[in-house]
Amino acid sequence: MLGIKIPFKQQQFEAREEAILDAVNRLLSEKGFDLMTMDDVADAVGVAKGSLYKHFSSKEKLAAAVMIRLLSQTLETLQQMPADWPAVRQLEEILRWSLHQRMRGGVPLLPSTRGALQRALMMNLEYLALAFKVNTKFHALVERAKSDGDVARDVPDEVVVYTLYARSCDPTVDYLRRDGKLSDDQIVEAMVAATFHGLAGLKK
Amino acid sequence: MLGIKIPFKQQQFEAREEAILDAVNRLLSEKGFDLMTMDDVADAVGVAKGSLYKHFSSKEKLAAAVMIRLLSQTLETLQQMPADWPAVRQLEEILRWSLHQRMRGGVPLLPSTRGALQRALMMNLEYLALAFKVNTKFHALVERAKSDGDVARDVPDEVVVYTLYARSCDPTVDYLRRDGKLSDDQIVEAMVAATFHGLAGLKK
DNA sequence: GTCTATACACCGATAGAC
DNA sequence: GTCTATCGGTGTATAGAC
Repeated sequence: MLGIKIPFKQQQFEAREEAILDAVNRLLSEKGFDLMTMDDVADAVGVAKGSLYKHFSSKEKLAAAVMIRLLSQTLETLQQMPADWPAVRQLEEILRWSLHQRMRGGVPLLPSTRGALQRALMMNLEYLALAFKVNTKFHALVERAKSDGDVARDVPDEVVVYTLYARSCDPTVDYLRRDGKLSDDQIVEAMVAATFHGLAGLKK
Repeated sequence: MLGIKIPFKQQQFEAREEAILDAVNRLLSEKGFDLMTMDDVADAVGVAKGSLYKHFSSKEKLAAAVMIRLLSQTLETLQQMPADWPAVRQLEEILRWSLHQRMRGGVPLLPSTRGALQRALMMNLEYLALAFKVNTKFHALVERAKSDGDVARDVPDEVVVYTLYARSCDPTVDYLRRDGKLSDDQIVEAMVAATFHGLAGLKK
């Protein structure tokens, strides 16, 4: 504590950046990129709109920073997974984790494969590098799960990985929540079960 | 043919409305509601922007008309399903149908449960009535499929129905298409299989 | 009804005082 | 760096001539 000197101004600066990212994260999960305005962000954080641009030079950069933070957390969660767990268990657990994140307003809504944001992300090297790492880790797990016999061999790897990505922003969650018949935990378990064992269930 | 008299002007009018709806359908499936502009629509149809408002009084009305047409087609497809097929077969077939529609650019991207469009749809009686009919039909099929033992009893009915809705606008389709490793038909079959039998497959 | 032209609001980004 | 004020551009919707 005493040996390291961090300027107070810098601490304040970084704390404000975190606050901005938190606000953007929540807004992105509620309204999505297109409907979120810089005025929304400024109001949520409690700073002037102009001040935002001293931290992030564009709306796309701001969203990219949030996506990078989310990918970092995902990678960290993947790496902290107990290595002795079966691969399919690890896949289930990462889906469970991302769905819980979603429930807490922590998963930005992706505007499909089109739009200005996706183009900006594809030109962001930090984002691409992280996405590649996460993707590699996922594919390795799928490979192992298949050789364990826990994931069907006739389902292409890409289908498995993309499906897991897609479940974390599946509108089914919103519909079920609006219904109000199931608790958040029940929704998560239903989604995990449906993803891995299908609507037909295990009985066949 | 001879007994009924339909004014030429009216035919022309209705033909143009169909052309407008086709264009909007395609644009909605490509860009989604928020990113689609009335200029896009006008350009695609080949009429002036102002003329659009003689047919549909707002952008929301325009999108609602497309959604209603899609729901009508869905209901029709449901009703034309061979009654002697097992319920689960009918559910699979309707998912297959809607995914093929999606491939042809026929499924608008819904902006989740929020946004101006959803609010407008919830105040559109024609839309609500159709949605209710489709929903009722779906729930009846799920009930039958469960008593046949083809859908797991411990999966709540709402989860089944919402999941089927969500699959028709699942971003997984976009990702797989961008990859280019699977044909459109293979993507549809992979999605159907994953939805009903899960990533783990049938072997357990 | 279809066109051109425009009103009105909103948004991303910037300028300039402090 | 933070604020207020504003620019430039775009989008929905409308007005008015034909």
